[in-house]
Amino acid sequence: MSGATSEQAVPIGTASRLSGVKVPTIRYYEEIGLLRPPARSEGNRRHYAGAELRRLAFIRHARELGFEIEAIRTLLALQDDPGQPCEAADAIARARLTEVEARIRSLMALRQELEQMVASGRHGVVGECRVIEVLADHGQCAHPHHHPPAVPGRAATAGPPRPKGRRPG
Amino acid sequence: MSGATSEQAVPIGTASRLSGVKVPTIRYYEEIGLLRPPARSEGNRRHYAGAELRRLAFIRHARELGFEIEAIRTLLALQDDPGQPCEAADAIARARLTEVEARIRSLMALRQELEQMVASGRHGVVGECRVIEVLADHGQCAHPHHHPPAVPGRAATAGPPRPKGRRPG
DNA sequence: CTTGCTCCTCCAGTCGCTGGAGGAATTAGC
DNA sequence: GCTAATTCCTCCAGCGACTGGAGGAGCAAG
Ligand SMILES: [Zn+2]
Ligand SMILES: [Zn+2]
Ligand SMILES: [Zn+2]
Ligand SMILES: [Zn+2]
Repeated sequence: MSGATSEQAVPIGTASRLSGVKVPTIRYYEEIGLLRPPARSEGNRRHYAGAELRRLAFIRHARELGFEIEAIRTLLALQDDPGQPCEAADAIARARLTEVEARIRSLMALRQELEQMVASGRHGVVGECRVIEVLADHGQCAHPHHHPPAVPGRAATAGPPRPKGRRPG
Repeated sequence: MSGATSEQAVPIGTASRLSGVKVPTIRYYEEIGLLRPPARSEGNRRHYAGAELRRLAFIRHARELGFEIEAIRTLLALQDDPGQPCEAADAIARARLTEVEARIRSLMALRQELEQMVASGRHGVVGECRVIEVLADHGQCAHPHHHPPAVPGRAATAGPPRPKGRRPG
């Protein structure tokens, strides 16, 4: 038996090396239904061939660009159905771009604050340390990297919007 | 009794509004030992006065600048001991600055890729969508936002370094 | 005295993995 | 053929930094 007709199928370790996705992560993607369960060998080992390897590379690439798992799920579903209009895919990418832009702006403000903390030459004792000083008093910050934390007397209606989960890259 | 000698102590909800830190988060900070357990009222409610409120504002500010909990723990310990040299505090801030700079560079590369995906005018059908196309093939990316995912033939020795946990702001 | 708010504790869930335990199967070398 | 090393399997707990719900107690106003 076993005529080796298809593109050669590789075990999970090789798929991991080829894609740059760790072995447990590949299994995790299968578990959450992002990757279809691949064929198994006699000894119950997963074997990945062309299509699945391409899917895995797609996922990896999308993750590197910071797309969430749910977004990738949608993108993969779209990819499987090439006749559909691609509005949804474009919207996902545009939304990600908007997020990235916002994040960059935010980080640039942070960078400036941090630079001013560390760049002010002389430090020596904690009691006179600019780092500690600024952290203790946001008033010393040049830019409002956040809306001020409701100084005594008034109360903000809502907490600051904080993103969930981590983002690669 | 109760001559109201100290700065007026407030319950947790007010502390939350004053600091911008959510109530469960304040309790969480206490649980992990970042905030000292405050005095309690007769009815077992937490009451926060000046020192603790200042500590809370410090934590909030540091979190907004993206310092990790462990770093904040160190910074708070330093703050409590103003005679010590502030090298440790400065090092923490410089390390954070370096991280932020790296992150900005990385996000700017991502931004460029995403811009090229979405900006190429005409999309219509998934089969011809540039978003899907680029995701399926990193070779179409202008810049190597990562070292290439080991194209068939060679294997990378280590997976890509990915940061853990989330970062605000 | 009832209504409605705040507070309490405990605990499970979020996101996207990561890694260990304990065992089976395959491969390499002799 | 036999052993040793490696790879694979499943299951499950843990990470960081919260977030929020359940179920109940306290407390101030109408
Ligand atoms: Zn200093
Ligand atoms: Zn600030
Ligand atoms: Zn498109
Ligand atoms: Zn790419």
